[in-house]
Amino acid sequence: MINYIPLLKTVPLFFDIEANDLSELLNCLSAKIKTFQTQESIFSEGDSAEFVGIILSGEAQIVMDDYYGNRNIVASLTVGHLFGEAFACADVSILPVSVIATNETIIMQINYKKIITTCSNCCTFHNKLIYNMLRIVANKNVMLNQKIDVISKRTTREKILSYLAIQAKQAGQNSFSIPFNRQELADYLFVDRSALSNELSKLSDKGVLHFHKNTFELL
Amino acid sequence: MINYIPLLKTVPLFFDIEANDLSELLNCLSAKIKTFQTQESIFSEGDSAEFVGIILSGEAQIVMDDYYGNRNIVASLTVGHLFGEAFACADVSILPVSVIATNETIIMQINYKKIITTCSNCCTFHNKLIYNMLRIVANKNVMLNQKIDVISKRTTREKILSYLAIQAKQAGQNSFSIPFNRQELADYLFVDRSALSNELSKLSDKGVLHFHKNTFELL
DNA sequence: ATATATATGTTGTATTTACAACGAAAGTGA
DNA sequence: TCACTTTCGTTGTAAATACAACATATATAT
Repeated sequence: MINYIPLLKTVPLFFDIEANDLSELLNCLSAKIKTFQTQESIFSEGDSAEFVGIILSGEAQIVMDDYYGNRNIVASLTVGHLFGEAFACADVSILPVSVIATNETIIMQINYKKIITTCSNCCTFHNKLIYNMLRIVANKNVMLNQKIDVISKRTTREKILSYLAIQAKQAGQNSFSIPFNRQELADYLFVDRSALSNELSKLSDKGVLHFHKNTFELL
Repeated sequence: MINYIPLLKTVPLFFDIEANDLSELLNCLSAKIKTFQTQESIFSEGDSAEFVGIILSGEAQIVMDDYYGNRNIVASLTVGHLFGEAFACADVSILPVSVIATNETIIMQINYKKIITTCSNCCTFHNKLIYNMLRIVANKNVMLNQKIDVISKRTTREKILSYLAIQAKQAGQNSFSIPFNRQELADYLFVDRSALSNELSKLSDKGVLHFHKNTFELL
């Protein structure tokens, strides 16, 4: 656990909490560390929504499958990312999504009730944790709105350009990499992969953008 | 202000706070009451994201306009609803959306900093407010995920059925009303209104559902 | 009651997409 | 190196959509 303190200090959930206090706090929260192999379920749809997780190493994806078996990538998770917090904080008892490890992945698992229930030892931290959690959930909220803004576009072309424009803005330059391969980008945009490739080719032909693998340049 | 205490007691932001304390708390928060006419902007895109609002009477919509002028209805707001909280709680300084009154509407406006900054008078309430806010933001988060789940469907038919299935589940029965007219439903689902009407007619012909105005019945 | 405005349903067409099938390219492991 | 797998681009076709234009129905005001 101690080994992860430097990483955990960078996690937004523990923002403004000193490294010295963090170790004690983790004990107080009964934080557990678990390891998962590639494709293994960290959380499964239908599980009780009482835990939040933090990626300590590896990668994972939050996915939602519909009736027809189409897998919808809700988000990609990398080191330091928090997941499950929205459902734990909301009036939701059962998880409607799964979290799947895409590599060998180590996570820290915390029971949400431990976060919001003050205790005799370290209750001074709890309010700070709740406040941090609020910022985190609100930021995810904003990101979800942003995603809705992207996928609300009617055509594949508009979705692509809308998504890439946001990525370029976040990168601060016209050349940038995205965290998806073609299939994952297609899933994120809710379009067909081949149609996506097709449209990317057309955009490249028209000189609107250049791309190579997952690196793009808007012109 | 006093007149609205009974209503405010039912607002989730003030959950678990006694009516007696509420009046004092509102003073402490420097809550302001404002009135807007139909189509008037309560918040405008580009405004500073420092306020949260509560609908005291009337109706409003959170809308987002894209480059092409397409207006996207992010949400409909009725009495008791809170708005602006996600942006106020997140690391967002400027509002990316507008809030428009769809009727004569009275709102209560609170500076978010007043909520999270403890004061000498009523700081015992602040932690409770933050905790309530967390639940609210997390619930909105879940709703946004739900909306993404609906609009991620590839065809208008699937979007309609997905949306109506959720509404039926929330209503607890197969017959229910929705808070949208055709155009608003089309905007929510990000499809063409006439295509929506067309598809609804087909579904009705096939005996999948019945509808009259904004009342639907799944068969 | 009548005129007017608003909301909703219908139809045809051009555009766009999903889907399937295939081939090329790049990566992986023996 | 070679076989094998995964990823990506391309093409054709059937299906679905957006859009426009119009018809019908409902609501509202005078």
